[in-house]
Amino acid sequence: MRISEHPPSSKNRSELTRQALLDSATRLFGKHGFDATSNRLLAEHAGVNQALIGYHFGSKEGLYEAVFEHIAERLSSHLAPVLLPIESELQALTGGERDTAKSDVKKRCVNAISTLLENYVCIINFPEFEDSARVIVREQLDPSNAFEIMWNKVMHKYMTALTLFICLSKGRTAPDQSDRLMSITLMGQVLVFRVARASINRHMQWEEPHGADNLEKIQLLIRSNIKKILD
Amino acid sequence: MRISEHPPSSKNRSELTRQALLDSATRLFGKHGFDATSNRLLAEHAGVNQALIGYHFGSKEGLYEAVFEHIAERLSSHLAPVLLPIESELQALTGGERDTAKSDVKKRCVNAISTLLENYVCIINFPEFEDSARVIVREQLDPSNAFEIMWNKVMHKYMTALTLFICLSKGRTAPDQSDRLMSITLMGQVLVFRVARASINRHMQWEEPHGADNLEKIQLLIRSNIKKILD
DNA sequence: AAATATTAATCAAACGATTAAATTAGTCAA
DNA sequence: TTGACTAATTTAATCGTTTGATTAATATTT
Repeated sequence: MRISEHPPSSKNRSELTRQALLDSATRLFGKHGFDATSNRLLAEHAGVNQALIGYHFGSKEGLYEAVFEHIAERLSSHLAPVLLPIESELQALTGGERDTAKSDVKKRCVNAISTLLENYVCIINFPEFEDSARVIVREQLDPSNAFEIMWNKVMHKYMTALTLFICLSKGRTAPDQSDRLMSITLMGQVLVFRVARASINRHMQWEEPHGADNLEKIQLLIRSNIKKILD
Repeated sequence: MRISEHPPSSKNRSELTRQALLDSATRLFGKHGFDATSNRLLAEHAGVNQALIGYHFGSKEGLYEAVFEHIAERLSSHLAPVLLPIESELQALTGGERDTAKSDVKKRCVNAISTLLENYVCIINFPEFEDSARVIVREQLDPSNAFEIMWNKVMHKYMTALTLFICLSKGRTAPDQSDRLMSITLMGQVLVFRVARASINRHMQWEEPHGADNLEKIQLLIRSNIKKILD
């Protein structure tokens, strides 16, 4: 009986190393920050030689930026199936339909916003995105080139959609500053669960990591708050 | 004519050095993080010799913890005049008065919560607290002993008061998990303006730092959201 | 004179980066 | 299938810097 897996080709070997380094870097950069993470620790954690950071990514900073490309792709592909119906809904509300009742528009907008933010709750709280979210937060505290990557590839589209729905829910068609401000306060209600986790675990008397029940409670509260704020 | 200022006594000289180091440390630790800030840069920024970090604070970590003691004191003394009437209001609502109308209780609670959060908006946005807020956020991403200081001296009292008002506004007297969760989402609406500033400046098309008009708009929106959520 | 505070110089350790040598994979003629 | 050649990848060792910490000498204050 033959082992079904191919023996690692050169391309596979290289890709495996890159992936191991990207994963370790996301974890360690997220947990401790760029400067607190040494190349040696990074390599040890990935199970590879530390010179391979230079070989595959040019430098430590190269690896850092590659982490953001990597995260941006993962987030995009996670958000794609969510954004697809959202954006067709957006087009239906802005262009296609003319005789939609006002109250119906508002209801559909609030629904869309809830969908967006509940998905954001997942990204913020799922263990698989935990490190990614931390890396992004750190980058925002002291932005470099890497922030551009994240903003252009993921955030911009998300924030724009959210803001547009808020605008539409108020019966207008062109978003203004108050809509954008509102979108930020809505995002904040979710983001806080990643950023202030140390305080939250104290305040809620949770032990990390909190489970699915807590996640559901958070989603319910967010949905309820959105409804109250926008209705 | 004599110079009116005292010549620096030894105590003054020592205290001046400590203050200069604490200020620089707050700024640089907040901006770039603990590990990205070297003792040499710290000392240069403070205009003192780098060996004085060891002399006055024992070590770099000693300075870091001293920064948190320092920040905790500054925040406490800034919050004291805010919390004083708030806590007497709290006592009035929980203990003293018996014949207060329900609608009146709710109104007073919402008012108290607005006061607390508007003050939080100031702390988050005032330039004089900017670095402090950043240091605290960084610490929450990877908590050490320093977080204990901040939680015990400032955050705990603030969060407890906020949660209790939320609970009272619902006509109950003992806060439960849903009240605590609500307090977190309220905090999040404000906190986001410090944490996600890079994204916000993009989204709002602001140039940093944003002025007093923006601050007022934020406060108005927060107050409006609180009212809608809690009514 | 004694205590306190500051300075310049130096320590070993850890840092990111780079090197030359070794190993592995892919290609192709025989 | 084999063996030889090339390219890609990995390894161990070392480079010059920078790090936090410490020292002994100096300056200041009491």
